[in-house]
Amino acid sequence: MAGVSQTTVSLVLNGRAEGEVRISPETRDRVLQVIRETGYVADPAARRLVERRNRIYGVFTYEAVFPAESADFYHPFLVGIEECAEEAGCDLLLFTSAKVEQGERRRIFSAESRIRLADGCVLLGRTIDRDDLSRLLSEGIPFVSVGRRDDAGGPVPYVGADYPPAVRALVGRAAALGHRRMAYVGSGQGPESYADRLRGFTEGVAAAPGVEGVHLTSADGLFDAGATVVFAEELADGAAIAEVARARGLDVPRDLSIVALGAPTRPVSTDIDFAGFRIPRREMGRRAVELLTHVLEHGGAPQELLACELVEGSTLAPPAQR
Amino acid sequence: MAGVSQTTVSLVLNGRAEGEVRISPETRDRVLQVIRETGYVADPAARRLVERRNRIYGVFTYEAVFPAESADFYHPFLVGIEECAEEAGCDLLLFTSAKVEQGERRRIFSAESRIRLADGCVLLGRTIDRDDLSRLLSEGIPFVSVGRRDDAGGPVPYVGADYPPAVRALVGRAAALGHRRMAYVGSGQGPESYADRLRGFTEGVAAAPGVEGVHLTSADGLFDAGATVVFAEELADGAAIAEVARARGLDVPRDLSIVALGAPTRPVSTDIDFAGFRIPRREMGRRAVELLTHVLEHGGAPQELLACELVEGSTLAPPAQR
DNA sequence: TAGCTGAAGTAATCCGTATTAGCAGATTCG
DNA sequence: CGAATCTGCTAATACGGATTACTTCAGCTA
Repeated sequence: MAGVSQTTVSLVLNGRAEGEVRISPETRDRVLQVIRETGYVADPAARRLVERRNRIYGVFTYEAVFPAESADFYHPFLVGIEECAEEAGCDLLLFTSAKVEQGERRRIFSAESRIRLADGCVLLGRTIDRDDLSRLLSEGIPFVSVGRRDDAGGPVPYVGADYPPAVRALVGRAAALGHRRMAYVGSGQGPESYADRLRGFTEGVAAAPGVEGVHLTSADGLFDAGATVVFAEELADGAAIAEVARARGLDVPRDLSIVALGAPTRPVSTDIDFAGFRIPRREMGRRAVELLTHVLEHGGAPQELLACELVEGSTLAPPAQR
Repeated sequence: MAGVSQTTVSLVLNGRAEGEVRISPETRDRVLQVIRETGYVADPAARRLVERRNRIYGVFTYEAVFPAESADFYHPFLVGIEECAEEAGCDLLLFTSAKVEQGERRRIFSAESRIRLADGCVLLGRTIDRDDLSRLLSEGIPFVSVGRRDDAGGPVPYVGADYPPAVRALVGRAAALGHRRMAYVGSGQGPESYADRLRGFTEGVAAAPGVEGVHLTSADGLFDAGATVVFAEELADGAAIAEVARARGLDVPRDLSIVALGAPTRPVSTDIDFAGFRIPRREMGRRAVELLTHVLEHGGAPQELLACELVEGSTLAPPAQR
């Protein structure tokens, strides 16, 4: 349509006409005009084949992104990811095709995996398969995880929430209010985020003179433990504990303080305004895309932790007088 | 590694060795063995290049998809779209790069439009630019609109909600309860969905003997119109009317019945359980993807309307006795 | 006028896969 | 015994775009 060769179109399309290669302004404008009229776009697969960038960032989640159950969890991350992708002029590819058998979760590397269609990939999820991670690393696929991940045959690029200092600070607050016996309820293992919270708790207790800490994997023995404040690994745990406490005639926070280490911004089946912290999810999403761009350009495995802002809430108060 | 040509590997990999093309079992096993050992996977980009299909479906919205303001509106559609794309083995491309100047809305055909990256496209939005639609049609870009659209230089493929029968049925219900003077509040034009609702109202009134209908573009003159039931074009309108009615000392539904023709499933700033109908958004999303697949394979411009389920609610009752 | 230079653009090649036509050797047919 | 058929495999090519080496032509120099 512009009366030029495929080569020329390619050169114009990629702005190479300004540098070493010479294309006259007239020709260039003619080509650009036709491109504009037709909305021509280079085929991403072909481009990809020649090993160049697509301006497509993939987003991988093990579960569906949109359904209501997980929506509240993923949503803030996606807002940030979308914002930043928009600024970077990139499109987002949701790997919805990565399904396997009914009932199974998605896998990054299925036989039909199209992860390589994207320039790079943002990984989202509470836990991410270790094998998947190490394979991503060993195959050199650019990616950034949202959420800290332990090494998987090498350092994993991530942007996570910095739980330990936040939890330590909360333990410190509780100590300052006079609490001397504190409980952590939750597994403290599995996802890195749980381990980080427990670690923060342990460190916080160790740093507070005269404070005793106990780790319970479930709320069962909680009320026999004599704790005046409980740190719940998840907001849901906190809600459950509050429920039981009330059933036993205990007042929160007069008789028992509760600190929720989950995501207080999330609307759960409780309207208690828990003390805790805010996970900067939107910022994490944004930063993940920024880091991905960086990885694509310079390589490496950047790791960043973003601070969690403490939330005052109404469930942390001085312990009742004996 | 297996001592065979690339062709043979391809044939074995795709199971073509059983049919027309012949590969000896020994050779085949040898190749499979090497594939197993190396974890070889065909490059999806190259594969797509040959297939001339990327298995990417685009999702275009005029506003950002994820931000909280629009989330409630788009979310159910996206659930359906994602579900169905997953079943179809396709990835979703969100046109996040279609940004223009700050403050402006996205455009399908910007100078930088990347719509052709996708095999086809699902369009989402209350209103869609007529020029965009007719250009999509004239350029033969496969797409399906979520929401009915008037012709734009040709029939537009869509899956919409079937408002007229739903509104007619609601008018019928009101008539059966004894209402004789009914008002429709809303523009009745602009988006096709508004026009369809007003049309349903008009038809419903015409079909109900002894019933008078009046169309008001705003709620201003409502209380002078003498209507005992009001059909609000949007849920928000309904909420506003209820507010004003209460301020005037009117009881809903004793003194005034209100039917909301919007989306009662949406959590708005009201907790009134309006009478109205449920827009089958999730199903619309699903069906849109199914239709898009159909369009890609067979062409055409399928048009479908899905029924809205009536919602009883608590705002429609017999009119007060004079 | 031969020789050189720079500007503008293009033919040829490659990326990794799927597909098709075809080839060499063995077997069967007439 | 030559021709046809079958068997098992591969060379060549297409897909769409990026890159590189090269061609062509005009203008300039000595």
